[in-house]
Amino acid sequence: MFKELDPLLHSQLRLAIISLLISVEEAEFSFIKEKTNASAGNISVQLDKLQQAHYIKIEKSFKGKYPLTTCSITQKGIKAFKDYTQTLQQYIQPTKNK
Amino acid sequence: MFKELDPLLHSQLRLAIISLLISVEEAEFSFIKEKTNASAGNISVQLDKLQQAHYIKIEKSFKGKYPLTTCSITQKGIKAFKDYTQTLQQYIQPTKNK
DNA sequence: TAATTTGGTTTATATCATAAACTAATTTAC
DNA sequence: GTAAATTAGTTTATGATATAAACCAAATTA
Repeated sequence: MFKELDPLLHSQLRLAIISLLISVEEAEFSFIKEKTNASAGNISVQLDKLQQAHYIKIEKSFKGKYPLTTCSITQKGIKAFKDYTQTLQQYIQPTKNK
Repeated sequence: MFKELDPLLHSQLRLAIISLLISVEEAEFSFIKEKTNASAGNISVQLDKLQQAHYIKIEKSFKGKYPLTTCSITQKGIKAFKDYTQTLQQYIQPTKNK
C-alpha cells in the first residue's frame, strides 16, 4: 500500500539540495548554504552522501585564490527525485488511500 | 527559503499512519499494521509519539476477549498534516525555488 | 497440555542528521 | 609585519530516531 520513500531523499536537507539543483545547471557550495540556511558541515556531509549515490556530481576548483565546490544533479538524481515525489503523492493525497 | 518540515511528520511510518487516519473516522491497530506493512513494535512506538504530540487519540478497549487499540486523528493532527503537506510543496515543486 | 495465535509493549541497536571543532589559506586592520 | 578575522570548506562527536528483536499475557487449537 505505501511504497518505500527513498531514504536518501527523505531527509530535509538532502531534499532541499536536490530541489535546488534540479532547477539549475549547477550551484556553488555558498549558494546552497545561503538558500538552505544549513551549516557548512551539515551540507558537506549531505553532499558527500548524494555524490556517493551518484545523485549529484561535485567538482572542486578555485575561484581566484579560494577553493570552489560546484555541484550539479545527474540523470540518476533526476530520476530519483521524480520517483520520490511521485511515491510521496500516496502519502500526502489521502484520497489515494483506497 | 526552505521552511522547516515538522520532524514528527517527516518520518515514513508516522506520515503513513497520519495519511491513513486522515481519511477515516477511526482505525484499529491491526488495520494500520496491514496497510503499512510495518512491524507491530514500530507502529506501537510511532503511535505513542503521535499521541504525545496530541496529533492522534488512542483508545484501548476489548474486542471480545482480545485487546483492541483504536486510533483517530485530532484537529491538531489535521492541522499539522495540512501544514506539512503545504510546506513540502516548496521542496517538491522546483519551480517554486525562485 | 504443549504449541500457536492474537494483540500488543518494552528494550536494544544501528543509523542518521546535525552541530561543534578543526584545517588551511587569504585578507584586512592596526 | 603580524594579529585578527574571513572564506571555504572537512572531520569528528553526539544526541535523536527509526526499527527490529525480544518479550508479555491471554486465548485458542492440536
